[in-house]
Amino acid sequence: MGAKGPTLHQVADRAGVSIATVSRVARGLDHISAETRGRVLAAIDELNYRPSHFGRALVKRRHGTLGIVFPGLRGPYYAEVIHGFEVEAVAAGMSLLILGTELLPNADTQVLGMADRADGLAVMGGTIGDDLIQRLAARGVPIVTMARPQLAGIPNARVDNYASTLALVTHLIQYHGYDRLEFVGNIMGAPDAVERWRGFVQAHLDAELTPPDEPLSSAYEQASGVQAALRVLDLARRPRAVVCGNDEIATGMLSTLAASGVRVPDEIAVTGWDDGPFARYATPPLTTVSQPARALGQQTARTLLVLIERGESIEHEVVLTTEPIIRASCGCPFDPATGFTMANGDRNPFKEGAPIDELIEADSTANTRHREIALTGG
Amino acid sequence: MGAKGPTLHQVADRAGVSIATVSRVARGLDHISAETRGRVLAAIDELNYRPSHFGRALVKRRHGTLGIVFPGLRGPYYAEVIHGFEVEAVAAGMSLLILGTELLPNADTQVLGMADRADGLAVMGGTIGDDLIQRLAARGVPIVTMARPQLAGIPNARVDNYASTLALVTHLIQYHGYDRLEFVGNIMGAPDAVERWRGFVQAHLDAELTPPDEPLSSAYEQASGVQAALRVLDLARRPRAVVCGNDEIATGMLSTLAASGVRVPDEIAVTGWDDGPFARYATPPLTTVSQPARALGQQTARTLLVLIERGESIEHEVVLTTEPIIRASCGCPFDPATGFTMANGDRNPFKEGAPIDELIEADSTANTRHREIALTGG
DNA sequence: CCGCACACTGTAAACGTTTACGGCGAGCGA
DNA sequence: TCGCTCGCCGTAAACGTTTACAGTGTGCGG
Repeated sequence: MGAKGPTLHQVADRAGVSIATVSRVARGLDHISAETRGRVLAAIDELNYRPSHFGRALVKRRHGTLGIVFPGLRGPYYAEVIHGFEVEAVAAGMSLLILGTELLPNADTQVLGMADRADGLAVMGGTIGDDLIQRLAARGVPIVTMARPQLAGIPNARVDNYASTLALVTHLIQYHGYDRLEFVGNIMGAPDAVERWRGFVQAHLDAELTPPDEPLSSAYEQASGVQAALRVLDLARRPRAVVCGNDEIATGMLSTLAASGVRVPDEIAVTGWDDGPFARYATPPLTTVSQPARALGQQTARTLLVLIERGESIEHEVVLTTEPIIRASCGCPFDPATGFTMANGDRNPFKEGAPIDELIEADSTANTRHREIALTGG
Repeated sequence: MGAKGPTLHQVADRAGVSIATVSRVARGLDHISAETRGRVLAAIDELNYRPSHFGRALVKRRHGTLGIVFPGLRGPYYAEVIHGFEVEAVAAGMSLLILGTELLPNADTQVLGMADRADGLAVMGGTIGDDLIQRLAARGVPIVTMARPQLAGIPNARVDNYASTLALVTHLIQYHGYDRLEFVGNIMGAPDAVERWRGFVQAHLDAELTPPDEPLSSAYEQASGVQAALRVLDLARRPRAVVCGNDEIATGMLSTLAASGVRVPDEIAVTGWDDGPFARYATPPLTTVSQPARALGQQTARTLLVLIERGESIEHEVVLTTEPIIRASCGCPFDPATGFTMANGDRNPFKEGAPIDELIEADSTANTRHREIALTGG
């Protein structure tokens, strides 16, 4: 037990050759006589030799590892992003080092530590400060950011939060005629969220409505959603629709409203963001915005991979498209059996008022549907 | 960019000392004169020196890394387990190497590869074959299994699937009087699921009912839940209750039944497993079983850590308790506002028929509530 | 028969640490 | 003054690879 595995030397001794030869055979190089190769292979097999990652990494100066930094590990969104990232990483023969900074005060140290055990880093949204990111980049650590605005000189992958929120809220205002809405979510430290808020505000301006002064602040979990629902119910003037920063908030909102006897969407409409796994199965089925979380992870990994490959820093930016998924919680008629909004007539709900069925369901090929908006190689 | 950072040698040159001294200063060891230390520290700072993980790892023969292998990365359950694992890992100063074998055919190779870049491995349920696990253990790789039955000589952490399923189904049969039930889930390759099925069957036998011959096979996702629901509705004799293998299946089931005009729980009762984040907010709120997923991850990490520490193999087994969470989908009256099942009288629903409120809600301290059943240190 | 190309293999120097060991002063007791 | 201890620091040998370079032997053309 705990055997420290045989080394090149032991194999070499047993096969009666030098370590260089064993190394070559182990890596499957040419210019080895069939006979020698046989002997070495046999020795490798008998001793159960496996090349040491330590030795290899030291001389190649490569960890063979990609690092990814998240604010937290929970929630379907992060899971999906990580999954996409992981797929690309293993496809490239890299391992995945993961770090959730959660509420740890020493997050910066953790990230620093990760930086010198990975060949490159991907960092999510509002995880660590811009200064740290810049410092790492300056130190020569390949680093790419995701789910946040671009940082000068640092490759970035993100999702378009503004346009589809604008479209969604316009749908609520123009098509459904709702005139008083609330936005619930926490703007601070969540770059994605401020863009959503911006879209929310703009939709009001477009319709010559005055938006609320500020969002109803809330963390992005169900429990916070129920808190928010309680506050909404306490409002002097109840909103006609509540635009939630993500699906979890919307879910908490939905169930709390229902429990309070408020009919959704008849009295208050509710929307989410993410189109997570449960959105479709909520009651009523949740109108939300689908974002290509997995593709985001994949794009980030790919960018990081080429960044590492080149050694030099590159200018690279990817923006993936998102789209409103119209179900029932906004007030549209929706048939859960088919997954289609049931309405006839015009195809553009944002202008003329009729829901469009192309927008309805994110299918399994959703990732490929999200077009890459901008991509400037360095 | 891409600078290969300064080494001990460069710092030593600059400070006019030997590399040994720099190494000692860098690690904060004693027996260094204040003056020398100052010079070295200055040099370190000026050159922006950071010790190379490569060199360190090579001589210490330690990666400083824990590996964790999963069948997949998605779903709240896995996310929670990983999170627990990660918390313990970073607390011990270890990084987390993660691998989702998904559907990859070369999973074994991947795991092998991970084995020699981590100081120890944790592998989840039905991810890789028993033989591979044994082989790794024999090779001296610290390895612990989780969410599966114990393997001889290999530390294991799991959750009690049998008892609480038995309790839950007994509740359905004895308290609610349901006499015809179905179980939906996939037994194959999911060690946890077979235990749940076993509890399901036993509850029937205890009540002198004949259980169905086999589970309604289904993957553990919402989409599979809707498929299963469709099959349930097609059954010649509809069940009075459907026990689902996890919350996702139950969710798909719930929404599909509702969409088909079947009233839950009045016509068909539904239960889940996991008590995931959405269970409480489903319509109707889902009766399910709470398992301490995060604690499972933590326990596994801790076990792995001591296994690595000792070097020798240890005998260790942890079984965490689970508990039925009675909400409304089983037919109990439930007040979503308070989170309490509304019923009076007896405190044990499984024997006498009255729901018990202690069982009702898993709160944020849930993890600590789950007692460690067995723990035999080696 | 000589020399050269070529296929194969060995030698040794990296890669960047940690650490056992030894050297060198200074201080101090005898 | 001698010698011992002790604090400080340097030397050098690991750790397990990869790889430039040098060697060996064989075949073959001239």
